[in-house]
Amino acid sequence: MDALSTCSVIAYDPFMVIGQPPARERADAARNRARVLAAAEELFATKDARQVTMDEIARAAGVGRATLYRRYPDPASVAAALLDEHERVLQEQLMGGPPPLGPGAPPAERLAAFYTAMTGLLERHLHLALGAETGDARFRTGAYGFWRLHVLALLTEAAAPDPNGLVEVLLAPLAPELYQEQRRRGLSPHQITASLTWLSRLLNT
Amino acid sequence: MDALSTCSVIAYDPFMVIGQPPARERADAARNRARVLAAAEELFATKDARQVTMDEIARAAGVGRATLYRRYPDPASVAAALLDEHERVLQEQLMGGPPPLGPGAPPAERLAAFYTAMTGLLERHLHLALGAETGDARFRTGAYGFWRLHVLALLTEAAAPDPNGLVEVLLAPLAPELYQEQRRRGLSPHQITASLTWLSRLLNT
DNA sequence: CAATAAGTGGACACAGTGTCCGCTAATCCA
DNA sequence: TGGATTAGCGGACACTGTGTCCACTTATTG
Repeated sequence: MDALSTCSVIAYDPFMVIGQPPARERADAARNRARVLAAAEELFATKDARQVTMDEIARAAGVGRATLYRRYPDPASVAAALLDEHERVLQEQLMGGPPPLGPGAPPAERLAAFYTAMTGLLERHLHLALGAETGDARFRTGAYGFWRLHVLALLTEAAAPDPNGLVEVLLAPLAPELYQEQRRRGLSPHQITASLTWLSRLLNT
Repeated sequence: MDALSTCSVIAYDPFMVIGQPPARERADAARNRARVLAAAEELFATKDARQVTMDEIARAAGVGRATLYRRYPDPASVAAALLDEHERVLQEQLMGGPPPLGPGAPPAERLAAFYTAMTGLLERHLHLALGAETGDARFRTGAYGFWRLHVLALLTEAAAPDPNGLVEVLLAPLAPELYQEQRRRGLSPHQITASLTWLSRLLNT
């Protein structure tokens, strides 16, 4: 069994707090949650995600400020909740999907497949990624911990020297700001995945 | 002659604005500039650089807010001005210093030397780097443009496929937040440079 | 030693934050 | 079904930081 199976993915959700049986969410609470997420999705897509404020989200959702704060401590958490759904799909494919994304292919190929999948995710949901995983908040995300364990396992399997030193280096080019910058400079998604695939050769030694 | 020699390094300094002959800085202005820089250096080193405010810098320097805004639009610019001095030294070595940092060594070795020099810079001035080059502000720095041209030249010389696609990727692991994260996880500066040196092998194809 | 304008800094209007607390209404149970 | 309970709501508040304006100060120049 994979080491990843022991990694719990952290999402900002009041009902995932350990030891707190849901007890069931009230109907109006659920409705407001949906409103908030829908309004936020719209906002993040429309304007620069890093400038979206709590105030704005609350207003757009037609909800009081305190109601919003009840669930999410800041705009990044809202974006993270929205991203989480998409990331979870990839996480499952990495653990149990068909190779080369899932287990069964050589490490270099799996890394390249992972890179390709991640750039796909970034291309589709860049606004959310910029809102959620910018700067050093990125390292504190549950998702980052997952990617990290995955790549760490690949490095170890490939018998790379000092996997712990290399993990962060190999994950660095997946920073949302970097992807944005590359796109801004006119690189196509395909060009970016090609570069990352080339980088994956490192594991072939 | 190196392509780098055509790259102007942008620092936030009112007297570097194109077409504005200095005319000479007034004595009190110079004194306040020094006060601001000294106070800021202290502040950035003391607390989390990303939380230093203009208000705080002005107060610490014993200077009015408007005086501070006259020269620097935000705290990042102050940090950039402080960093600039140190970065300039490295820039000169890259252009005209002895190999492998300067011209004359094979690209892979020059890249490794560059990585080592940069991590040295980060280790010594991480607080300033975090204050100046965090998130996507990093890409807008004059210094980044310089590093980018340097690495681009090395990639081209090494006949790498699609240098434009690879530059940002190779510069990604030098993001200050990343260095901070690696150090936080217990990696030594030496471990980090070793990993980056290993990465430089890519140019050896 | 005046004239000049570069330089200064207090004050202001504004935007966003995070929390408190009285009220509303969904849920539960008799 | 209808009253009690309490989760959930949201307006209001105090606070911090921003960026700009403008009347005052003072270094410089002839």
